[in-house]
Amino acid sequence: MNIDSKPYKWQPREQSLGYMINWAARLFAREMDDALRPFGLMSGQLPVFFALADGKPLAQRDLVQLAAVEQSTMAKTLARMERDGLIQRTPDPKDRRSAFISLSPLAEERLPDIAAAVAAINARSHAALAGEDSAHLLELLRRVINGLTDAA
Amino acid sequence: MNIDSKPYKWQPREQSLGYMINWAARLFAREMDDALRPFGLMSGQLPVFFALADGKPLAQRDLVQLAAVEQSTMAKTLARMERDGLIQRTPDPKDRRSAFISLSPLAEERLPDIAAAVAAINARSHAALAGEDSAHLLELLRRVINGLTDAA
DNA sequence: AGATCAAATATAGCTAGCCATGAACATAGA
DNA sequence: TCTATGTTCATGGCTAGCTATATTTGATCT
Repeated sequence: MNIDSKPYKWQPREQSLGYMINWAARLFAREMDDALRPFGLMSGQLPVFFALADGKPLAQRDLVQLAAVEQSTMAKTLARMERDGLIQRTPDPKDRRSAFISLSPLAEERLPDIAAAVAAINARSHAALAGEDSAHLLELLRRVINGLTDAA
Repeated sequence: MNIDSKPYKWQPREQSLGYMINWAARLFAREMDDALRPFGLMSGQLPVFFALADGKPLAQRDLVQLAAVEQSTMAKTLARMERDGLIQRTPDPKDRRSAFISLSPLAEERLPDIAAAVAAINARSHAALAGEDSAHLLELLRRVINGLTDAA
């Protein structure tokens, strides 16, 4: 037994999954923000672009699902994107609570550059990994995510 | 060549490293916040606990290093922790700009419970992975982080 | 000593998350 | 029909990040 000076030994932070994942996420977000700033958008808006890039309008509720964020988070993200002229809302005639959301012409114009910037960062991060490790990392993350979402 | 309907094909989100890492990080933070709320702290404060748990006071600058966040982020985190009575500052006699930061008695009292809560969540996330996959995941994250920090 | 540069912290202002609550509308049941 | 319940979105208030800038103090160089 060790009853001396250090009462609680935490794992060193490099061995804490939570710490490392948080760190990686912040680095990613920062890279994305840097790369996307010239085009007037930020990392939190990417899932919306992902979802609307094919031209099919979606309701806010669908975007919530796809981005896996809370409804209120998406509401604010969309408000900012609308403020910045990146999306448009057209009322749903069948349900007056809801609206169809689509990319604005401005946003569509910028899509190629945005896609290129995102691809570049993904490439950079994959470069740090050996080829098949990329797939492995994704698989491990998927398992962690499942573990954390299932057991509510 | 494919020149039809869908102008830009993004990767499906489950294959985007940025998306998956961000998602996992949010799930982790949420778990931590839920588990720590009863003890009056939140996930962003954990690195500070990590760093101060052994009783040695540190300067804010050291905590910035250890948590790998920006100075302003740490400043605000510490302000909240001080507001909530979790840390104390004692002025550095050698440098009047700086102060030594240490856990308050209240915080030290809560350390065992906090350590247990954090360990429980780590255990849960590791459970979703086969034994050595845990180490592998950490190693892959380390590589991604290096890749993103090196190439500024 | 005085001026200049560097270091430590604070502050302002923004995005992105979260939770909790409210408002408007839709739907189902009595 | 009307009432109750559920859905969709908005809003307020919080933490955690970031950038950029200011403030104070230390360190250095003439």
